[in-house]
Amino acid sequence: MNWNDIRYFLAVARSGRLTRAGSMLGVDHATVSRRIASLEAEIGAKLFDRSPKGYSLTGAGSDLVPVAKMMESNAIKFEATIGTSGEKLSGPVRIGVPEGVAAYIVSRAASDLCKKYPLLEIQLIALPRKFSLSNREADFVISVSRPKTGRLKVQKICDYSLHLYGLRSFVEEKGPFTSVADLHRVMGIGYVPELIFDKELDYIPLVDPNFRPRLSSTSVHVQLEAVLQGAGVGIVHDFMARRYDDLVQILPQEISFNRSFWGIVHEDYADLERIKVCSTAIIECMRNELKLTPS
Amino acid sequence: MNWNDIRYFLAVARSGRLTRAGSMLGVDHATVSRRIASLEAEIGAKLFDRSPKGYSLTGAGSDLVPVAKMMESNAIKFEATIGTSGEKLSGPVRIGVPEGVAAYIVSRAASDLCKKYPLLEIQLIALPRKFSLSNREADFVISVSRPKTGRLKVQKICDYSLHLYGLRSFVEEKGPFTSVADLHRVMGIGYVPELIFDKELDYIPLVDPNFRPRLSSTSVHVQLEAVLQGAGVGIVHDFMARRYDDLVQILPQEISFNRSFWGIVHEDYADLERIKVCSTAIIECMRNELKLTPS
DNA sequence: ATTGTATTGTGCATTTTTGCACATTGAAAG
DNA sequence: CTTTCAATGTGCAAAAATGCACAATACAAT
Repeated sequence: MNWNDIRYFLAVARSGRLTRAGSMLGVDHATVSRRIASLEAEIGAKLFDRSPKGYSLTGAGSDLVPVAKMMESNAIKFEATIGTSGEKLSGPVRIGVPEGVAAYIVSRAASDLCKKYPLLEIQLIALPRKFSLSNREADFVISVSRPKTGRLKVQKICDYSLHLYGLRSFVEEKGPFTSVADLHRVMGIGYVPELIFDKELDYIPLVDPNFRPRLSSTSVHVQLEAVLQGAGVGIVHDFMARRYDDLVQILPQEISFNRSFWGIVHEDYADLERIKVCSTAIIECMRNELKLTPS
Repeated sequence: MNWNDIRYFLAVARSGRLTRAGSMLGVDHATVSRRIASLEAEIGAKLFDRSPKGYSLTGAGSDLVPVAKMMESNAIKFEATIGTSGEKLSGPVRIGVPEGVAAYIVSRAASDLCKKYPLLEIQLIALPRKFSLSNREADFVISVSRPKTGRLKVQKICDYSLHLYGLRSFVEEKGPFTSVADLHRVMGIGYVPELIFDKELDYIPLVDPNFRPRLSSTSVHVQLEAVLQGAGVGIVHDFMARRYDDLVQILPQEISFNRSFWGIVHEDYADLERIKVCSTAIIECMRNELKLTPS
């Protein structure tokens, strides 16, 4: 199969139009049309329904979008692979970090740091609970709420946003969603209400106190996976959702959350070189990835 | 960039010869030659050293192989994707499940169940701890160790295996590994030793009591991400690793773990239809995915 | 009802890619 | 040392892909 066809497929899936897909890819819309036709012929399935309004994904087409997205993600990675150099820093650093940002953003920074400093040890504690710095439960904590008092050095890292997402095909099938009341037509995906450890993460009552997620998990990976599988709609971090452009926002004017990440270290250890280097690198990485600055 | 070029790149990287790569892909060796040249020109890096003996990867080329492999894996997945149907079952089901299997296997079963039974609610509690069924902390638990006593219905779901993995390029660069002692040359990635909740997951002392992971996390997602980024080597569930064919096993004869998943329900609730249906479906899904039967 | 806009689809010319055939090179075998 | 084999690289013709221009259709605006 022509791997480029997957690229064309994805562009059309995202944009819903040959003309826009062509623009996105820098080719004529006719080319896109032929590539899609060729792909459909080759795999023996109709991926889009055509109309003068544009191209809309069929069920079969929707099923293919997640993998196409992964392919694109890997293609982007292919185009960015370089090396760095190493210095000396050593010892363990324990970092308390929310689960989603741990896997999607901080893990990269941690890996880079470990490569750069061969004697460094990093422990990412991605548990859904708060950490006591005075008890040295962690050396550096990334939190979604600003800590109250304590001999802590606190800085706001950046804002991040969340929206209600659904798989494009799912939204097109179940939509349109013009008000929050429409959401009762579909399944909600979210945190297990009784097990939410920080009220900053308790989004759903803010949307609709009567809305209860039917598929819930303590793990944002599981929540995301469920949304990606078109099981329903869920509040997803935008920085996670952007890896999957077949996720579309639903009612973005009505349902939009901004939260902040806070970096916290204990005053007594703030000047430890390895804690300083690690926290700085991770904060920078987060800011770069989230493309936001402290307000 | 031409995504097909990545395919040609990978074929040459694997085979070491244009002629063999051509055969693998069903094209002329001249085509492969031109595609590689085109790719190198586009990215501005020499990926292969040429000789009458064939093509051998440069450092830059080696760095690209893992992502190319992931793209191939994506393409294979793209070519295989299908759908299912629905019935009536309702109420909440809380399932305690280990994190890795939660995201990689059980989330799919849970999504499918929620689609099939529109009135069903599933909560996947993917926390690194044990659950009390008598306290109704969960309705169904998937455990990595067989529970001792209690009014429980226990069944072995399946075996699963883990091996020590590294990214292919990483292993080729840092290898060969001929004994466990060789592992001290590279960084270990694993669980945070003090926070392991089930001794069945404490793999590393079984490998080498003196080996300590330098990058550790409570989250297997983070561990996996770090291995995938070529930060070091880590014990990975084979069912996770197989999504990434550029992960290779290291010392598979010496370092190989078999563990089992156990399904546990409370005797009093075992006959509840929704618990029965859910546990059955999830167990079947796990067995299918893991392709193993109880011994 | 008419006009304008934006979409998809297609014929044909142009451009790009690929296959074929052959030259060159290096290493192995005799 | 010579011959054979297998590799890479390249010119040219053939095939395939793409761009351009235009037709057809549906819908929005007037």
